[in-house]
Amino acid sequence: MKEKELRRSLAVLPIGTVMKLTDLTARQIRYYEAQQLIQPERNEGNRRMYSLNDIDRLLEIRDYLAEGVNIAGIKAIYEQQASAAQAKQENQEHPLTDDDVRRIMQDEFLRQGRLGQTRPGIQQRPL
Amino acid sequence: MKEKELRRSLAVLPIGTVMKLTDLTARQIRYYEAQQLIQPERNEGNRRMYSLNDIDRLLEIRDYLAEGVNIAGIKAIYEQQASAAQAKQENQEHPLTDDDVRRIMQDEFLRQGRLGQTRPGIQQRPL
DNA sequence: GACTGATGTCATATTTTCTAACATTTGTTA
DNA sequence: TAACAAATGTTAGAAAATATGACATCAGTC
Repeated sequence: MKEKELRRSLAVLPIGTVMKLTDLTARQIRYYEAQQLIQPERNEGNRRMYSLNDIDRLLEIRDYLAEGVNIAGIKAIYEQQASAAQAKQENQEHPLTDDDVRRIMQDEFLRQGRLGQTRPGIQQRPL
Repeated sequence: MKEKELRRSLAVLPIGTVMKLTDLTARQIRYYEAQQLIQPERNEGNRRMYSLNDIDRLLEIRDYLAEGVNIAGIKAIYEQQASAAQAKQENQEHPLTDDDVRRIMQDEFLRQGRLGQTRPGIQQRPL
């Protein structure tokens, strides 16, 4: 599946194509980028280039918005997914080092200090 | 597999992307089109738009040329493939009518008259 | 009623692509 | 060898697509 993943993440589509495939306006697409929901690449001439994965994500965003989820909410969902995925990967590739543990605990403390509670998306793996 | 075919034939890529994916110049890509080796679509603004199938074909063309096959040869190959595919489809969808038989026989005669022999690609199905 | 989030619209600049013409290169043929 | 054709390069000028930034709108919230 490595090959397919690579293809799906190749930035090959200009914004005009993305508009048609997603039924979003250029304004919307750029706004979602400004809100950090997507990070399209740029070509040598500074034009945004999108991958099939970007298309999927934009369709998702569109659906979330239609459901009434606001952009902050969507962002939170993606951040949660990202941290979960990262945790999974770290877990698979190498067992946690002492440094990892220290860093994770520090992160948790900082988060609690700021928000008053742990968010559901943060993976609380048993150490 | 219908869905995948559709996706692969969607014209979504501008020529700049195609250049990168195929390592061909715009000049070459347009020339092959002029020689009728590919038929990209055009968007509303008259810009050429290519599908993944177009990419595959361009890579094939590149390989044929590298092997020493000239454009006329490549064209012959594709025409042969097209007629074979068409014959197959016609064969599946409806058995040959008398008219089909007459037309096919006439085609064969014409070809022999011009070339002196039947080309290997022409499907000689038993009637 | 003021504010904010999401989007529309417009102006201006830059990049990309188009067509058409002429140039170059290489292999073939009279 | 000169001439020719096939494939590609290069250039010019026009049109289309995209970028950014500003201001406008509109709906929902405090």
